[in-house]
Amino acid sequence: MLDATHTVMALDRAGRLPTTTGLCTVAENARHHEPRYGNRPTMKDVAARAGVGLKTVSRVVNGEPGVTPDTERRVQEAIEALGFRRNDSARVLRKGRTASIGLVLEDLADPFYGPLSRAVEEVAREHGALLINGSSAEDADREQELVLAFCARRVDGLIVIPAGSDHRYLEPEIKAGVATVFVDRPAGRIDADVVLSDSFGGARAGVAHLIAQGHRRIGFIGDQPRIHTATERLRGYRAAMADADLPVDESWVSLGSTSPERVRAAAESMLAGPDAVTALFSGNNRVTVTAVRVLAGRESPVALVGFDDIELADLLGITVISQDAATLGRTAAELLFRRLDGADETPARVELPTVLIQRGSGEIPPPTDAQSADRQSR
Amino acid sequence: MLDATHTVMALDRAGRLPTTTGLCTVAENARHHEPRYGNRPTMKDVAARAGVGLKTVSRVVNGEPGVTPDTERRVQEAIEALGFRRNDSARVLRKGRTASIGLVLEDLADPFYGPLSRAVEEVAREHGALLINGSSAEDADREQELVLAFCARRVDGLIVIPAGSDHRYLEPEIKAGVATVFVDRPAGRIDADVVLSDSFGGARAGVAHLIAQGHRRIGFIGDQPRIHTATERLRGYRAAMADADLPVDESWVSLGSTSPERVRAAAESMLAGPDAVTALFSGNNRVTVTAVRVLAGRESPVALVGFDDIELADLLGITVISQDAATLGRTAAELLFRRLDGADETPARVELPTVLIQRGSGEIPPPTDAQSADRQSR
DNA sequence: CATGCATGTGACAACGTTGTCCAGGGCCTA
DNA sequence: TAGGCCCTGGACAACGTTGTCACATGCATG
Repeated sequence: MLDATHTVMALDRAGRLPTTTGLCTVAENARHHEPRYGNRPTMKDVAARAGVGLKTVSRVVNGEPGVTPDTERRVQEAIEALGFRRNDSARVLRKGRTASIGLVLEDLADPFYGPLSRAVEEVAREHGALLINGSSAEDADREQELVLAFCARRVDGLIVIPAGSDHRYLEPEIKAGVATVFVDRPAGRIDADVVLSDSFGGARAGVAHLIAQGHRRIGFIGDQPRIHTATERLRGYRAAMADADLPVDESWVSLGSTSPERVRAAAESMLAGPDAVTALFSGNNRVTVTAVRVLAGRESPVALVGFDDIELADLLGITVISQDAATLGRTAAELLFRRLDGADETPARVELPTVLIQRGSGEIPPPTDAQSADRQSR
Repeated sequence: MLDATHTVMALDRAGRLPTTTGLCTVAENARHHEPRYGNRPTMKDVAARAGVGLKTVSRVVNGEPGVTPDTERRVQEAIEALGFRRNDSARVLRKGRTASIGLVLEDLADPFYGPLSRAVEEVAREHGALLINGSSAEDADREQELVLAFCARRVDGLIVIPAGSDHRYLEPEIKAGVATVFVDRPAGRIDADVVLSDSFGGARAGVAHLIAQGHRRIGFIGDQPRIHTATERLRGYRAAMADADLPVDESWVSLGSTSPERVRAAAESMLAGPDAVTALFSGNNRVTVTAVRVLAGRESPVALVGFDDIELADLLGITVISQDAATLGRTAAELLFRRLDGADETPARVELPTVLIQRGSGEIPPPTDAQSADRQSR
């Protein structure tokens, strides 16, 4: 049973910009000296119970030397009895390090980011740090809000998958010592560490693969043009086409939202008419999923290569350019902790290779007259 | 360029149990009064620069009333000029609330948990709280370590997908006021809020569906028996079989690791011999993925119903019992914040329904002699 | 003109921890 | 026995913020 007189303390919107005005809950706490943390015991309480000094408790809790076994035992017993747990908030305030890092990504529900976040967490764990997550939902304002909230918590470091294109707001933070690494996309208008996949090279290789199968009319469906990876992959597409001296009809290229509706419309438009494309290159995992659904409903086979691997893509025979989200995350986190450990070189740019995985959909040749006839005869 | 005199401060393993001894980095910080947070300005600095009192700065930063527009402007300018950002560590210490919650789950890289975590984050955001994530890797010790680390940070609340089966270690924390909600599996040996999917009912319905197609020999492959959902789903399987007066041969039931090797071996063993099962029920998304791969390699079709939906399952025609991870997370988070807002009822148990989604694999009938003959003639 | 009151502002203590410094006691050596 | 050392333990300040309270104003009221 809980205490019915419990004072409800509304959580305030923490971590807002210092410029925030208004919206302050009045009389958040009417009583003088409201017991905090539900009246948790402090080191002082432990010290009193054990009959020792405050600092001695601190020494025991932190395993510092200079405490006799007997004293330590008494302190331990008091800790047990009171259910004491060190308040890391106070510790952080005193020590100046929070042993936590912040990760801002687009959407944790996207299967690309789960493994990335997990990899970051794993490295953080190795360094004794906790991970605070935030999803920007591809919204620059929300990204900034999250980043600054993390900074207000005084995270030791930040890993950011940028949604916005201007990160100058981070300059004072970086100057103040917050290590920052960008992942998947470079920072905008500031010079900072970044870990990327080779979007350009991957897309170029994927499209070249389609060309090698004999395709000459290839469609490209990608994410919104303000996203760095989207334009890089498009650049790779154009490079591959140029390498093979193939013209690009602008109706074959479509950048925009990755919503199923938009992608479906784009794909169907490219696949219609006499000049229809015979192959598709999809710019990320979201696009690929919809593209596969569209192609599954068609009579004649259409080749497809997708950027990003997808679960069960092997069973569906989807050829992909695979990038390793976990490696991306691990690399970024390791770079971050190197910075935190004092490596202060000039900003690094790490680019990870991609791999073409052939599973069938990318090896479908363009239809020939003979094949068309064959199909029609069935 | 590396600054050779830079003091490297090793991050210590924060949030360890207070019983931790030894392993203390000596002389972590040799200098007296090492500047902290990279010498960030404080409210005191802002006050000095603006020529006002400390408290006035606090008032401006927090949008409290009682500041003349002129004073506010001077303070704002000083804040801008110094790049001041409120230190929420200190704020937390003073206010006693951290506006953050901790989420301990099994593995963020699992596509089941990504959406769950995102849903929790979204609710937290609505309440102005940040989310700290931790993956237990299905290890009870690691779960406890994470939970206690979160408690040391004084998170306001905890959402836990338990790996362990004894959560009495949480009793002092809960008593001290940390709101706690368990998700996906109930807590062990303590009475606490819990949000579950109807594993029993879902599995029962899925197996009943297979029985309705005419199957009489049905295999069940599930997760490790110490996991609550695994045994609940097995119970549902047995109930459905019993409902139809069908015997269960114990060789048709296999609980254990969800590693592809183990699942593959289990499936192949059930599918071999004269008494082979004609249908499989897979106990979670990991099992289903491997089961689909096994079945894809077989000549004769075998029916399959899986617990949990999977991306692209529609294209592969996989019939599933779907549970909504996001709803699970959202429900748990909302319950948590109701508790934080003072709702102090007895522990709640919420059970969310599951949905059978027919896509083909679950509607495959058992082979008849005629069908077998037909297949062999091809 | 004295009083009351509202309003803006700042001094101060406290939150719980850790770093520094000093004191007392035991033991060894000269 | 005096002097030095090491070992253990505790007093105290500081980290940066916020809640409380008191002090000045200025204005309206008696």
